[in-house]
This record gives sequence, structure tokens and C-alpha cells, in this order.
Amino acid sequence: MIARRDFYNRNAVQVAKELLGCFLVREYKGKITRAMIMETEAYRGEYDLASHASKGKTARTEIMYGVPGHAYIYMIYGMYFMLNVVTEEKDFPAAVLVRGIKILEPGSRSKVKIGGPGKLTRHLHINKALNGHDLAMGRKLWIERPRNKKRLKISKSPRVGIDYARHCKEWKWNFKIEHETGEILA
DNA sequence: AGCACGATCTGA
DNA sequence: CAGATCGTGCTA
Repeated sequence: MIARRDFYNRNAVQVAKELLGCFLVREYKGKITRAMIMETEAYRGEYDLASHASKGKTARTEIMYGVPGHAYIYMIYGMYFMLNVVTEEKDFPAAVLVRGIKILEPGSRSKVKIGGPGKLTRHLHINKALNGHDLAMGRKLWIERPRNKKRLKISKSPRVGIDYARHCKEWKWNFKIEHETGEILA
């Protein structure tokens, strides 16, 4: 089931937790890749010093102030793209960064784990051309909610790579799937 | 117009 | 631990 817009129109911290176990789906050159979301991070409000929106609305961050359910993609360190999902009501800047996925290879039973936000976008051919893309459309890039999401053990930690964020750096807005018990169905 | 640095990753 | 590599926001 493709996540509807109201799924995204909620508190970014809540959406970050609920995105775990969901499927990030990428259609590229006619091929569809389905990846389970394993790690996320929330960035919420201008008061969050770790968020790009802490500098206010600019050309880059405008998308975070927009309609929920759109992709916020930016380049970092001159070579990596970060994939974020815009959350919360229009005019409130918030997004969820996807930091880790697991790909269920079609046919084989092997699962490829991809940790790291820069690596997963490279693997899925996600770049700035998809910035602003509407994930609720179910085209090119979208998110599907699993049928059953039982017994997910989720761990909370401080967010990665934001030492500059003063008191905000200790907020435990990073979420990871620790164990999966049982199979999650698409 | 110039500058410092980043929600990262890789290889030594 | 340094290097890659460039868009962005800040200062002037």
C-alpha cells in the first residue's frame, strides 16, 4: 500500500519511527528496486539546530516548508546525495533522513544491507533530479507500508554527524531496527 | 566575490 | 586520519 499524504502530515519524530520496516521503492530504467528502511533520523523545526531549516527559509530549504510527502534531496561534501522525506503541515519545516536500507534481491534469498545515507542514494540512483518529487504519486520513487509490521525492536540514539548542533545534538531522533522477528511482508 | 564547512565515505 | 569535491550561506 503506497503511503498516503496524511501519513507524512504528522510529527517528524513519529514518522521517522513508523518509516522503519516500510519499503522505499525506486523505479529506474524500467526496473523496480524495493528496499526496507532500516534507519531514519528526524529533523524538526527551525529551533532544531541540526536542521538545515535552523537558518530559516532559503532556496535550498524551501521544500522542507512545503507540502508533506515530497522528497528533499541535497548534495553533501560535494559528492553524496541525501534523501529526506518532508513531513508535517505546510509552512512547518521538518523532514526525515533515510540512513539505512536493506534490499531483498529478487529471485535469490540474499539480502543486501546498505548502511549510510550517501551509499543508499548512490545505489538507488537517487540524485538532485528527484528533489521535490512527490512520493505520494507512486512513480519513480515512493514508499509502501508493509502489511504486517509486528515485533520490530527499535533503538533510539543521538543523530549522526551533527556535533555543531549544541544542545540539540543529544536529542535521540535517530531510529534503527535492532532485530526483526519474523518476516515483514510487502 | 571570496570563504569556510558540511545530516559522508573511502582507503592508507 | 586525510582527501575527495562543490553547493550553500555568511561576510564584505
